[in-house]
Amino acid sequence: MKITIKDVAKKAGVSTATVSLVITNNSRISQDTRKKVLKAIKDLDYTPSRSARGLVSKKTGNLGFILTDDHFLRTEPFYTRIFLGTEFAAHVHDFYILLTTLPNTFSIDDPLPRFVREKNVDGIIIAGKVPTTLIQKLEKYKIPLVFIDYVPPMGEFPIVLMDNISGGETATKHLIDLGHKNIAFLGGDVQHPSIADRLVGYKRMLEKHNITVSSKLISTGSPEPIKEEGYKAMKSLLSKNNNISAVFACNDAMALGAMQYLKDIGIDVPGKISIVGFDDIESNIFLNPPLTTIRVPKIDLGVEAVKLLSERITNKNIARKKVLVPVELIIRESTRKIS
Amino acid sequence: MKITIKDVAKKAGVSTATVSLVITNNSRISQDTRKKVLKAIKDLDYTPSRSARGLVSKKTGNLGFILTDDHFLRTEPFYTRIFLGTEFAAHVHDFYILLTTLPNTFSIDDPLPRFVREKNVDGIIIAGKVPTTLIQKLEKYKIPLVFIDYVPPMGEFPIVLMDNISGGETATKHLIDLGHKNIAFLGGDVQHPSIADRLVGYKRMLEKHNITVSSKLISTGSPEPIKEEGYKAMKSLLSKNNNISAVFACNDAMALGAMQYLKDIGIDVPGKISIVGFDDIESNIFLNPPLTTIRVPKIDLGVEAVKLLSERITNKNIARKKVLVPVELIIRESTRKIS
DNA sequence: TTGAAAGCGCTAACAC
DNA sequence: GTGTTAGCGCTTTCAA
Repeated sequence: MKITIKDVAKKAGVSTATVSLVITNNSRISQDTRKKVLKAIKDLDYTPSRSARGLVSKKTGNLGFILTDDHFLRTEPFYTRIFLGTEFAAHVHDFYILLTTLPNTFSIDDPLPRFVREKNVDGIIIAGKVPTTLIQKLEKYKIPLVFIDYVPPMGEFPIVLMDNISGGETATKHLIDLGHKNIAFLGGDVQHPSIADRLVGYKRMLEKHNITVSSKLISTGSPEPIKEEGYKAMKSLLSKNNNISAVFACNDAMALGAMQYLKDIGIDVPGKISIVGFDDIESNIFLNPPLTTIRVPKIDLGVEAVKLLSERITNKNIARKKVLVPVELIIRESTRKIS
Repeated sequence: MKITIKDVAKKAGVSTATVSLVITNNSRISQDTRKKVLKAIKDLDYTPSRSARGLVSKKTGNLGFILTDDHFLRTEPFYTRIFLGTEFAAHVHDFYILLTTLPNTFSIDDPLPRFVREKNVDGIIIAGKVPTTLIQKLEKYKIPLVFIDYVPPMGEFPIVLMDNISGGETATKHLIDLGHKNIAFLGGDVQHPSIADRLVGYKRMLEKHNITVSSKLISTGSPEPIKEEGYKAMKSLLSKNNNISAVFACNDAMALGAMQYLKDIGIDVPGKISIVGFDDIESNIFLNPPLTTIRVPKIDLGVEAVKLLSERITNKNIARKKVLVPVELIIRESTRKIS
């Protein structure tokens, strides 16, 4: 019933070693034997067993994907989209993805993910912020690591990030192009690198257009970039400025909160104030008005990570260490030209 | 560096066979030796290699997940949510999920998914409709199969379905309880078992309340249950009936289309007509008004499938063949009480 | 360019 | 109750 390498060898009239060499594309096989073997493989419909290969070659054909529980479970499917991106790319690169989640409380005494302990992955993708202890433990395993949307505080790892600075620039430029000058920045905690970079982009673009960057127009006090904080921050911003005509929110959630506040106090969007968000969460198009935003290609983040990791695994010495995935301005109805 | 079963055996002063027996929880090991071995395992931080176990035991610890390209890629994350559910449950049952997608055009000559050929999964979950040829080829492999949201035309496989009939009943009952009597059914092709069952539930509940089932109130002509068809169907339904006070749409997409049409011709929802959908797609809450619907717990579908498959794999003779996942009425603002 | 043979780390008969 | 041993199916020196 089950076909093994022996059957192929017998049928092709060669040794199993030769068959193996053909399978692994070794160059020291003559065209003739290669053909013979290939034919036998095809005739018998043979595929080498993963377990057997893995046992001897130390290559499993699997990639691990690690993220924290709360990232996996949160409603907005940001990280699960990234994961889907890796699944997508894995198919192309002939890998399978093993997913695991771990608690935020991971301590140095906790066991590593099972796929690590069982030596069942050739490399690992880590998405979003994870406990530093995890990275420390993982480092000892000498297993290739790639990070997505998180810059680990130590080590020299390949990283896949979205281009936050350029996104901040694009969003701001869009507002400037529409004639806005009094553009507020609605941010969260600037300790978060993404938010800091978006702010950098905002400032750069203003300066480039000789618009004075005013700290009164910049809100960075919110502890978390969530809707409720966007609501509060918009309120506070408006109390300090009476001439804001546009807002660049550091993410869609905060943009949503800001829009809510403006609606509550009767300020029309985009009639009176234009708003740009960042992320392009799924619900944006159902908003009223639909939100203009910077789209983060989550799928691409996952795809790039698999590419990077795949390079690392098959080819030890590669230059690429950091991939910046471009973002894209999506113009909807929350922004408007002014005179 | 790397710890093997030999190291554990040496440290515990027993043979590797004994260690293996302890690992597999074999009962014919004395408490004493078990303890000794367990301690050695812990001290050395040993975990058996997946590949080695797989090679000899024929158990990989992996489950395959198959769905078609278009199901994987479609915007509404129905099947990807199911997949996420299997990932979730896999963690609990100590499995990993290997995902693969395949084209709708799968023919008998196409190769089976790689994880099947490489003998890298212990069982397979198939979500949504797949080509019959696939099932036929898979059957020969004697590998446990579980279907989600699809009843294969042949074979005797365990299946996980949502409870469409009961959902249809619940939706209809909700409208009846609200005082409605002229309730239309907005359906797609009744060849689709889900739609047929929802219609069955609708009819049953009407009959139970002695409301005559009128074919004029039932639309089943739409080829696909999509928004555009909902729009058309609503239009046609209204042209034949002038006293419809409520609509049960066979899914949210069609409900959306219907709402759009009603908005276009100035009929208020729920003021004039109440609407119930089915599925609970993510965008429902952003609708105006938010849609009352029957929620299909996608995650649960995946979870149940893993449970079923896990039972099959570990324990050959089990009774459960069909799991009906309950659905739930989510009341929002598209339905209203009438006098 | 090919083959013989060792062995990857584990499990499962079968002895003892 | 525990140990011995023979592989599982493959890759990889090393010889030829």
